[in-house]
Amino acid sequence: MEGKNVCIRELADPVQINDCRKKVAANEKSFTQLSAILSLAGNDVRLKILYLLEEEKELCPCDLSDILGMSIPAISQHLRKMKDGDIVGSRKVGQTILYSLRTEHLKLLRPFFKIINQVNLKTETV
Amino acid sequence: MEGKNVCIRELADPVQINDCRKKVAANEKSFTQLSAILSLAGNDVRLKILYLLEEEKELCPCDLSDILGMSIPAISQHLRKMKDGDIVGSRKVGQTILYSLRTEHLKLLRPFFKIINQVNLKTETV
DNA sequence: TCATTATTTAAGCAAATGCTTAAATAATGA
DNA sequence: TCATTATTTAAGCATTTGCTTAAATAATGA
Repeated sequence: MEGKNVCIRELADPVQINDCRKKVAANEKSFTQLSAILSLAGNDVRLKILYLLEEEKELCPCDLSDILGMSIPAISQHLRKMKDGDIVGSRKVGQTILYSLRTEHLKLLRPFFKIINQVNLKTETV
Repeated sequence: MEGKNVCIRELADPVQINDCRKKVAANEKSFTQLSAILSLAGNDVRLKILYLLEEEKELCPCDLSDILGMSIPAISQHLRKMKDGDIVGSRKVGQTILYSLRTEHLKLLRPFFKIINQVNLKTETV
């Protein structure tokens, strides 16, 4: 951004622009946090994992690997990302580690699962 | 995936696993489509753009560049991605191109804006 | 027609992503 | 104690992402 390539039109409403700047500034943290969660859900594999955890309550990396036909390390790395992002949690039972959805962000995530099931319903009826 | 590194535990419930596989298979397309949209929203800059379009109804790349303090090409490339993903549309007025949210996916996106504004409210009251 | 303005496109590049394979941890049970 | 099982971690690598700068399009108005 070298100040070049900048529009200088008079159509621009400086009040509106300034208003928008303030809105963005006031919500900076929300944008960062929300976009982080959305980018976690914005991956095919992770969205499937989240969906399966919602359906089954708890699953281990091993099960997920079986279900999704992916290597255990690949699954494990996805789970770690989501754990770091606080959208999944885990408990240990023997040598098995059971992952589950954390409740904090369920309000955000649940509509996604609903959408998935709705579309499913649609294709089933056809 | 070389079949190696696979858990062979007896704890696994083969019925459950198979059930899960079916659920995933039945919704394959939904996962792909939904995760694509979420990954678009799962970026700080794009989430801000979406939020601003919701608030202001229409904005041009130039305005967005001003508001977000980013180069015009950077903004333009984000807008193109979202246009390709069908979550924004555009109309031309003279040499200005006005971008806006497409209605199709608003049901999915609106809760995000709500969350942003809620958090904003909270911090304002403090 | 030509300079100006708004936008897009393209090439280049550093950083992030998502897998792979191999090795490291940790719990279990013989 | 030692082999087995479940999981994580780490290194390597190809691909994708998101910016930059420079050049290409396209509309406007003198």
